[in-house]
Amino acid sequence: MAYRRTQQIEERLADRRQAIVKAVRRVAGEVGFRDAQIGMVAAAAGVATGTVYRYFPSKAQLFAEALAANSQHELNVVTVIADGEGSPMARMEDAIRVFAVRAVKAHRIAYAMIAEPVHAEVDVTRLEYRRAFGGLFQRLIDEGIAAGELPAQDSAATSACLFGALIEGLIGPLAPDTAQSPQESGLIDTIVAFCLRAVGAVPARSPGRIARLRPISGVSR
Amino acid sequence: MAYRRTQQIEERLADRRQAIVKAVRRVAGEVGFRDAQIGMVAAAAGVATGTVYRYFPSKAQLFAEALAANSQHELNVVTVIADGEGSPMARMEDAIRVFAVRAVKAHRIAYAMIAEPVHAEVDVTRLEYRRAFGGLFQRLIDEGIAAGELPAQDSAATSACLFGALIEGLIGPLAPDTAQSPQESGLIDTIVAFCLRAVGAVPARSPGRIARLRPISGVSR
DNA sequence: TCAAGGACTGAAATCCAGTTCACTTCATAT
DNA sequence: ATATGAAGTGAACTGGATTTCAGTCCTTGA
Repeated sequence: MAYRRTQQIEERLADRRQAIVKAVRRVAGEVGFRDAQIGMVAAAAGVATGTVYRYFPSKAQLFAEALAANSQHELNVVTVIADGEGSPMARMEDAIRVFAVRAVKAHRIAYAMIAEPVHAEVDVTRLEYRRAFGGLFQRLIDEGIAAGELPAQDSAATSACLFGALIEGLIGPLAPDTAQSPQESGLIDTIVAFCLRAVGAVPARSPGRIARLRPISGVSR
Repeated sequence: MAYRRTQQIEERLADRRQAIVKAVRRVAGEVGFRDAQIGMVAAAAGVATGTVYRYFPSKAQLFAEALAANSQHELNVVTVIADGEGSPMARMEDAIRVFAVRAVKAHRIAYAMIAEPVHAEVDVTRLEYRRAFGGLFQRLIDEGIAAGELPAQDSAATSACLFGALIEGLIGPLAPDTAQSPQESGLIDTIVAFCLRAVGAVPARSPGRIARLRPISGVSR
């Protein structure tokens, strides 16, 4: 025997795998999932087409993993806010605002991850995360109802609508392209206000509060 | 000369063209755009595969036309309501309710038309109609503001959110599958209430009113 | 009845992106 | 140095879908 999987090799393999996943993110952020071919991804990762298949069994699984990695990260960020301190509605406002700011900043990639047409297999993964985000908002709504901050309502249906409103307002095709200065445009304040009104919250706080929050530790990229 | 395009032929051609477009609607309503192949559409229309190409230059253009026909019809239905009589908010409630009822009734086809993955070329047409629906709601919001029924707001952003909420709540993957008895489920009332609260309307009317409206003349299928 | 010209057909050509694999390169242990 | 076996490569293969087209069928006017 003369070949051994040394520590060094092990690390290189892990790095390369990671690089390929990140390349998907990069390519999808540029041309979208629709036009992201394996060859492009491979080129972006600095490897040959065939190499991709030494790490992933199929395009669908690679893309699903890339989507999961990205969505999980975003979910973590928002979950930290949603599980934080303060009244349910204050947390919901913050959660929506954080989600919105991040989505607008990475408009194209957010669209690819959340809304762009993909293969059915990838859609399964996307659906998992959509459910997770929906569940997160649903919990906040339920807490708000329990706390007397919100009127009784079908929180499952409401949270679905809420998520849809966020998506369409922020990154859907009807959304204004405000990538350059999302904060100043007022779009986010408008959407936050829309969401809070929609669930029946009494408008109580001035907009822009989240901008003064300290950075979220442990989840930034 | 011995061949002439008689009236009879002219009509048969028009009928067949129409039949092909309708076949797309039928097939897409069953298996979705993703699995709707030209062969299937041809079979559904009762013609051979090649015949489809005597009427349409490409699959994309055929599908785009089918999508346009369907969307235009729905747009007409909702426009009649939106341009009808009554206060802006009363009309908005009716418009939303009609849109919702129809979307839930034809869940699968609605998904295909509004959200399902398609070729980029078809997406262009889809976007046009999405803008049209957005514009329709935007107008109602503007009228509501002018009439003092709604607080001032960015109606472009709000209408986008409104549309997104409708889509996600009614036909998105998070939406409950209530195809069997949409009325009884209360889903539609929930969504209507969500939308009206979201734009800042004061809840004033009892739910279910639209059910007592007389049929919309001239736009039913 | 028949010639003419367009409409229809469906098998075959074409296209296209994902996937494979024979070959090359590289890292390791002797 | 060199043998070994895995990692990397990219041109070729594949399969499934769209699109084409040579041949057939229809409708019409003489």
